[in-house]
Amino acid sequence: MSNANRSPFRLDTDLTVLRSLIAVIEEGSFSAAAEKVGRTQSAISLQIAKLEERLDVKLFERTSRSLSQTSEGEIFIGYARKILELADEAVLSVSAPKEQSMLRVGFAEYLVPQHLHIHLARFKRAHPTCDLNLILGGGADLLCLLDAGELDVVFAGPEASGGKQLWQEPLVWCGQLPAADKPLELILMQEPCSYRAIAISAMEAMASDWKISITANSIQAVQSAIKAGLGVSILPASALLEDIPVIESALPGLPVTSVLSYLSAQEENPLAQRFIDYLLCYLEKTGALQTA
Amino acid sequence: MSNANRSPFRLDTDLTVLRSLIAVIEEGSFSAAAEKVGRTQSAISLQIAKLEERLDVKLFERTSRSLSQTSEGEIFIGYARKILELADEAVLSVSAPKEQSMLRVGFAEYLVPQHLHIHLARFKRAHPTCDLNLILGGGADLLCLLDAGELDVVFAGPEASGGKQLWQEPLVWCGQLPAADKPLELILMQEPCSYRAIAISAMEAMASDWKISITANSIQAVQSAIKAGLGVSILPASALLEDIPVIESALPGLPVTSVLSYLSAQEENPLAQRFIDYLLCYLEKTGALQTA
DNA sequence: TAAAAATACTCCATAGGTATTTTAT
DNA sequence: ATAAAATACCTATGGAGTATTTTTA
Repeated sequence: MSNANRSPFRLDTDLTVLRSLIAVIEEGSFSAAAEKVGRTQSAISLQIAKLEERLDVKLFERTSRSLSQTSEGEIFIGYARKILELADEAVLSVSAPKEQSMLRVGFAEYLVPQHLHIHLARFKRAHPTCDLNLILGGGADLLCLLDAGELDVVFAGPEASGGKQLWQEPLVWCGQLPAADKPLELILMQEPCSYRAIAISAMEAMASDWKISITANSIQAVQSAIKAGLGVSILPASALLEDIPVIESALPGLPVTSVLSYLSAQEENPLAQRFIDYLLCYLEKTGALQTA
Repeated sequence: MSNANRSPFRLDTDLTVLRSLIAVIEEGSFSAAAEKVGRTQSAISLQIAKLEERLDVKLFERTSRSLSQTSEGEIFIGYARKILELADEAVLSVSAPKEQSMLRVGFAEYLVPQHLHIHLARFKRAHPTCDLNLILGGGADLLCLLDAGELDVVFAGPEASGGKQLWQEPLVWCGQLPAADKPLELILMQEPCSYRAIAISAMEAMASDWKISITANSIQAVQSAIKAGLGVSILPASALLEDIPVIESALPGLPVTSVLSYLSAQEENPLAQRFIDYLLCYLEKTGALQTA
């Protein structure tokens, strides 16, 4: 009946409403957000309207064609994100094992830019009894360590069999195309590298001239070379940095690549599966990647 | 139908449920919590049961006579508190004025121990465009500053007329009673102090011998003198510290005192009323004090 | 005119209330 | 014996769906 709550500064909404709100931001429209959270457009519309009424403030400036956040919207959404992060971390925490334990994780280098440190920090916070051991490196090296029993789980591209696919993402051409009469100069990781092979076979299917001008031993080295304008390369979408130009056309199409989790065959570390589930859930939520 | 959520680490509960949870902790029983949040006992019981089912973990160890948190309960409740704080701060933030502004607040000294700094920090965070000016001091001094137009709002005891009561709290005797044949030694704040007058008239109504042995100029000085065992004093309940002994009987009953807000008569600072509303709402939530 | 949000209206799931039973002290 | 939590059962609120209208680029 009365809009006036007894406590003007007390919010009593459902967390699903906050999730819808985030979805609206990330998808850019009510309809798309509805799709994402598994509701109808009218449900989202009502949720947001009710929230705006409760807060007595418009969160979005919207017409039927454009959607943008108001300044209050931006503020509130910041809080909503933090609230949901806490809520999810809370769930993680209460189901955390209490015994002292150790988890040794290997990440293929190009996964690092994905704000991985945030996920790790959160996982660690929710698992105070768990010591984390993080190894970065090339996929092949990491898989060797896994085989040697020195890692519990490895996240990497499709370098070997036995992995469980976590998500897919496109490979893209990026960098600086050469002048018309010059050969295409490739910047690639050193062997063994699955993307290297993909790049080479794509080149071989192409008419024009090309050569490998730089072979680097780390993804950072590749990225710097690209940024320096020294040639073109292929990167998974998530390894693109701000100032790396994407080459939209003029080069052969590339397959979709995927990120997989590889578990140790010998020892069963229950935390490993837990970490996988957690990451999967969280990455899915960011909407940055489509899940398999 | 299925208990298994699609996302194992995603919590989709209503914030009211978290408020009930906190109430259960603070009140120590489901029934009392129900009273506090304005629901029935069975509603609380169901809310908690559902939450426990969702988390797949017991939050309370409970029989019909005793209630205690499990270790998981303690963890989860920590998150619940943080979530609610964020939610309430979010509401505060979106309604915050955007213009640059200044709020000058005076607090009577004995209010300081009440974790006031936390409320101030939060209010400041939610009002980035607002500069806070905080003055501590005796109630009478602060009210002078208010009259002089140098403060926008003062929080103090019933020192003057024109205040709006925010909450009440009991006055209590505390300190060290003297040996049977010695006079009672009073530790009091210097004039003007409303509690000083109350103490003296209480003494006058009593048969036994007494004297004022210490007059201090700050609440900290009074507290130290009490802790040093130098005599007895009266304090509002919220100014009691850990190691100050309360004197339960043997001394005259004391009236209830109250904390009031005093607004500047000259200038209307809209932030002042807002700050009052905010504090009121938040202090109410802690359950530490009963509201007027 | 087309794509998206708002609205109208209906329905049903479920949160909450009442009444009762169970449990532990 | 009593105080509190759990349970059973019922009711009603309000959230979500379907269908439609409105809006604006």
